[in-house]
Amino acid sequence: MNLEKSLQAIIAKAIETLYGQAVSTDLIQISKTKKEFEGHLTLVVFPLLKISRQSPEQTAQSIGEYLQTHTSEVARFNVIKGFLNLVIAPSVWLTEFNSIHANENFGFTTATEQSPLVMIEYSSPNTNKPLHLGHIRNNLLGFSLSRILQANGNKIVKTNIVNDRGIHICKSMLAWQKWGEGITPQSSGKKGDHLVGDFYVLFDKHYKAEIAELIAKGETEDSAKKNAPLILEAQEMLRKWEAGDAETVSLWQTMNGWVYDGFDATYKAMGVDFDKIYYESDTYLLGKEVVLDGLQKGIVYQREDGSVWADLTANGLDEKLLLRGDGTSVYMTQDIGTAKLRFDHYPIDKMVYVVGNEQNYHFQVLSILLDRFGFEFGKGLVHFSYGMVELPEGKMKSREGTVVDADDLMAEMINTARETSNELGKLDNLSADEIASISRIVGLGALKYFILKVDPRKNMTFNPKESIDFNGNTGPFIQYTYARICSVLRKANESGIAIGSQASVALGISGKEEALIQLLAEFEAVVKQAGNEYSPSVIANYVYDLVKEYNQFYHDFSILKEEDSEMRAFRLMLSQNVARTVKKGMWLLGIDVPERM
RNA sequence: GGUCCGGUAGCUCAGCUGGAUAGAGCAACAGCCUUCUAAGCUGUGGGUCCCAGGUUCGAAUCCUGGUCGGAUCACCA
Repeated sequence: MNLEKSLQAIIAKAIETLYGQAVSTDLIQISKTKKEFEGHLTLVVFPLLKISRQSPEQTAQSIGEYLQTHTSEVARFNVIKGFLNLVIAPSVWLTEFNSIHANENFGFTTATEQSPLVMIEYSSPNTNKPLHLGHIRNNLLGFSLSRILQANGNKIVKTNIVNDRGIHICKSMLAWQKWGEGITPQSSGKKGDHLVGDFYVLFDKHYKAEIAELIAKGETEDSAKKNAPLILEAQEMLRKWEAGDAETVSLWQTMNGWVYDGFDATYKAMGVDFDKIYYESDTYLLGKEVVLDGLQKGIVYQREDGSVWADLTANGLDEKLLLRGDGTSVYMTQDIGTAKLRFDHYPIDKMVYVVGNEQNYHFQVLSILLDRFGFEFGKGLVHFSYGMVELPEGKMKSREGTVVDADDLMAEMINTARETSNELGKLDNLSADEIASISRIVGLGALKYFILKVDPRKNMTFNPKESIDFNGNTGPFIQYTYARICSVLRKANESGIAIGSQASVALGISGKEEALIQLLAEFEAVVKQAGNEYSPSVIANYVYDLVKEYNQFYHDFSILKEEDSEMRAFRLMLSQNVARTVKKGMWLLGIDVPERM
């Protein structure tokens, strides 16, 4: 906040005058005054005692008196222990407010030609299963992060790397050939990704049965897993795919097509999108070239069996396999290839990977390897690492059928939103289209906010019951406040009541209004902080604070019935700016706000 | 075992570049709808900030050690 900075300079000057000694600004600690005390900003004087050579109270008193008499910004002050609470003059708040009001874009920085280009990778699904709750956290974080970085003046490319090849895809394909030939999404009425996921599960079921059979015949578990006929067939299918066998490739294309249609529907429902999608089938061979090149240059080494390794012991890590004995790629190799391809396509200044914290080690290694292979961006890559989503009963386990499906969950949230709205009579007199739109906005808002308000680094518990609660610190509470402001502004408009365009300094405003302006002014700093820390939760918690403060204000005053027309215009103007900031904050989270609900 | 991350109210979470009496929401209880949307507002109760040391005028916050929980250390992705 600008006010804090200028106050810092003013105080520095005051101290120099009072004690004849210059101070560095980091000794001048200014924070927001706690609610139970009078004042807006508080100076902590303890660090200044060495200079003042007085008691904390005396020091605070002297500085306070100086500020009150020599500056126009400070109207009053009070001293409690070593804390100097400053009451900022109303005129300062009104000036601040007018400048925020005049700048529609307040808090956001628009990218220019020279702005850094940030590529952000998120989602990154496998094409053998539908998206689940874990993907939801990933997608929401990635999308919100892209908007936060955009608002901080970066050029953004959102990207997705689809893991469309490998043994897991072959399992689904094989199961379909064996037990589902002829079944399509159209014929079964199932979403493509769910249909393919079902065949993956079916494969697993039969595979497990074969293993059990082999163990019963006396084989060890390890050998049974390796020698079950189904897994051998799947491996054979992978070999055929890699060899370019026409029939296999064709089936692969068909089934992946089904899955992409399904994913597209899910992404669209979730409200996320991508600028560029990469497929591992296009990049997995590229990494091999980079690694072989590195082998010639002596960056990596080859073992007797032909496998290629990187020695990372100098970095305090282990040795890492990059190419198998048969020359094929592993996960790490693919990521190297994908990185190369991306940097060939775009002049990327910074690469951000939104990937779960179970892959912290992988990205630590990737950063070192990219750097060694001569890619400048390697050192600076950001692994945006987030925690797992757990259920109240514990982790999601596909074996136990506790995986929460993304499509189901979103549908359920929207349904509950509709039912709850209906019970409250919110949907009376609305068209079917409006009902559908509001239910969708509120249901998804609840889900998104519930997930985004939590610090990304932490594991979180997803309680379906609580997420559907629309009271308290929730998305719908914020949306509700927004809708109510819209309603007030609508009514003002209908009855020809003027909304202010410039707050007059002659107004006698109260602490409630000052508190709101102070919060509005913080938005700029909050957006910056969210960008620095890569954290949507900073935005979420800020918007909640703002809305909570506004609700108290809303209940204290009957805005439309205010008789003083100037005050009424000012309060409407303030409401308008709160709505604008809420909307911007929610936009950064990727959450829509309804104009009525 | 090595490395990384976490432990704050009954529950879900803020606060963590050191600052005042540690905050919200949920749940419980008590009030507020002839007044702009009660999905709201007001109040009450609820704490060994995992433990122990250290640094400091001052520690939930920083450091060290311990403890509990999670992740990871694959010729899986």
